[in-house]
Amino acid sequence: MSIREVAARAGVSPATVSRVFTQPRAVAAETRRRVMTAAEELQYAPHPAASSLARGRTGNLGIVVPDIANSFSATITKAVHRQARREGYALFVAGSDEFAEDEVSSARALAQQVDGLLLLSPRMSDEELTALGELAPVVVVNRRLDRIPAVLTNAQEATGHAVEHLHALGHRTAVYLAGPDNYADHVRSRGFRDACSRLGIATPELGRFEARYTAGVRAADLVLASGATAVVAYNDEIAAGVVNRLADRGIDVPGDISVIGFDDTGLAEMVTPRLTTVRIPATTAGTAAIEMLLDLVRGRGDEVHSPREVCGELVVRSSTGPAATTAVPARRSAP
Amino acid sequence: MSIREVAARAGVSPATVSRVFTQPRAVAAETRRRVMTAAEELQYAPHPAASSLARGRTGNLGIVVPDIANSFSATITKAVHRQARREGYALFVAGSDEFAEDEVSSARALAQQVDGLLLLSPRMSDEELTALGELAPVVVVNRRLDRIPAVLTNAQEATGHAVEHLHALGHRTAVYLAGPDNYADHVRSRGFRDACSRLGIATPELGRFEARYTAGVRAADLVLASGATAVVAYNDEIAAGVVNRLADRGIDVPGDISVIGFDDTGLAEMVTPRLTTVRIPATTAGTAAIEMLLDLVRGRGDEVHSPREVCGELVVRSSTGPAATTAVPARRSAP
DNA sequence: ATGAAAGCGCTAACAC
DNA sequence: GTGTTAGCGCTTTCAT
Repeated sequence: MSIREVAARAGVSPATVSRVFTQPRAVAAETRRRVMTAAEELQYAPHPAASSLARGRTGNLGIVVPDIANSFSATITKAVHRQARREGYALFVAGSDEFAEDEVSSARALAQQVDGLLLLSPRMSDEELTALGELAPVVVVNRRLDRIPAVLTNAQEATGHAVEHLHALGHRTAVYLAGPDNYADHVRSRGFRDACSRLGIATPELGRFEARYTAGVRAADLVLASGATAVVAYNDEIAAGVVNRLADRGIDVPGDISVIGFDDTGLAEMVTPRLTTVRIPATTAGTAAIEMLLDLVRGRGDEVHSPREVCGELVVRSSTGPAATTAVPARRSAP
Repeated sequence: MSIREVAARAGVSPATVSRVFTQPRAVAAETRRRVMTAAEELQYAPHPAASSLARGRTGNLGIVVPDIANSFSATITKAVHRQARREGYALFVAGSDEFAEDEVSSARALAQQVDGLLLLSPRMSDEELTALGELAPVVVVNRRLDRIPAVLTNAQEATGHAVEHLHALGHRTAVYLAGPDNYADHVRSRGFRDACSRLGIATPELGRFEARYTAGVRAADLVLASGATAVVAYNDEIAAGVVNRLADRGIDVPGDISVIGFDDTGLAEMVTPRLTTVRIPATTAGTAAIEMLLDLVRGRGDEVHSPREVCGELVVRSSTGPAATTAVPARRSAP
């Protein structure tokens, strides 16, 4: 009962008021002014639900992430929010806690009330993802699937650099700490194994670990037991846990063991020693994703773009160094 | 054009289909089954916008935080999201980047399309906040204002404990690194000054600093120049920056300078040395806030609850220790 | 440039 | 327990 009141007060029809708010230039300047004045006096603002219903679009976007409190997720969410807001969209956020079932139900629920949906490292099945794609325009980050537009963080090459870095430092046994079973982990794991086999580095693989600090703490002791002199962890949080736990056990990083993380979240610079890590440009990825999504939403969404890749980059800091000439301390007692 | 199709297929009226989805037990079991079957076959789901329009409520909640990527904000957001989802609400998230203007516009935009709005440490003016409160049910975290239901993190006492802790360790000059100009900072600053004056500790105050690691790095050198032997920082991120920068400058923490943070975010345990910090129960605060909001949304929102307080607690770790008997190294060159 | 009118898809009285 | 009916507030042809 509102656009009508404004209309009445301005002495025009509701249609005109509507036009003032949706296509201002279709209204005579003078009329527009009268309407605007009336609207302000009445503190009128268009009712979003009514507008959505009539127009068939909501002006909202949604993003589903594995973990709202995870630094990498949060960085992407922040970038996405910034762009969305700039383009006049509000943003729904949902977290799945790495639980495929919640991910699907959240995504489905959002799909109905957004113009486009962003999925970060989705774990749902291909079928479910495809089905979602029918419900609403969808862009995924870090997942490959035909017909679903994607932004992929390509850490293949950078992971190779990481391994070469370790090799050059004299390491001959390195362990990869696997994270959640997702695209990013696959790429990292594969890049790691490929490079290691190329360079003749032994590669026990440990995990999977949750992508969290506490999991890294736990992982550290397993690493130590493995006898490896170098660790590549799924992400910085795990790497941080490893580094700190090793310190607690009296192991020197990088003196005894070298550690490499992924993402280059803020954390990498905050732990001691500062982490050598493969930087993933999260903000770039988020921005790219939202741009693809908006293209899809606004343009004719017919043309399925090929995946957009953003590349990782090895950042060498202080958690990597020459391999210890003797075995690591934990095994020093051996003959 | 959808509830009608389901109705047709099930051989009932649209109203019955609507009932099946909104008050299932008002429909005969057999009819309900027929409708459900038809709905599934047609992959029908109620249109949220239409439903919102007709019912006058959206099933959505919103939260506006200072910084989406900040660990404390994210933890609260996560708790809020969890509760909201559990209660069947979807959640809008907006970040203001500590910018009052964006905060207001985001909040206003959301207010129209949610059933309730949560504001975390809002910086907008009292007037704007009050106005928002007229637009939609609003609960604030860390802001005091008449007639606006609030959750307050009370760190007054715990801050006192922090200062007593420092005093007991022999510190006689402590500096507070102020953060953003918000409720939490006021409480912390005031608690700090009160306790210091009670105990006869000199209290230069530095800042304000942004609530970020890099600001802490910058702050460290100012701290050093101040000659204080102890630092209480607005939050853990600033404290972490201080600790790391001091280490870079060859200052031992806690040997030369003691550092205390606030929040006990994950970061506190990740830096070296682990931070003594005033734990703020973010998850508790978030959960409490959403519960107040839902009470407001569902109950008769008339009764303005008095603010709910959640209390801080000093967690002593390794970044605090006995005051150096000599002045800090930076001043050691003095006679 | 503006108005009249017909919905968008769903819900909520109110009858039966 | 179910159907009929009248909107929710806005947008958008189609006239004028």
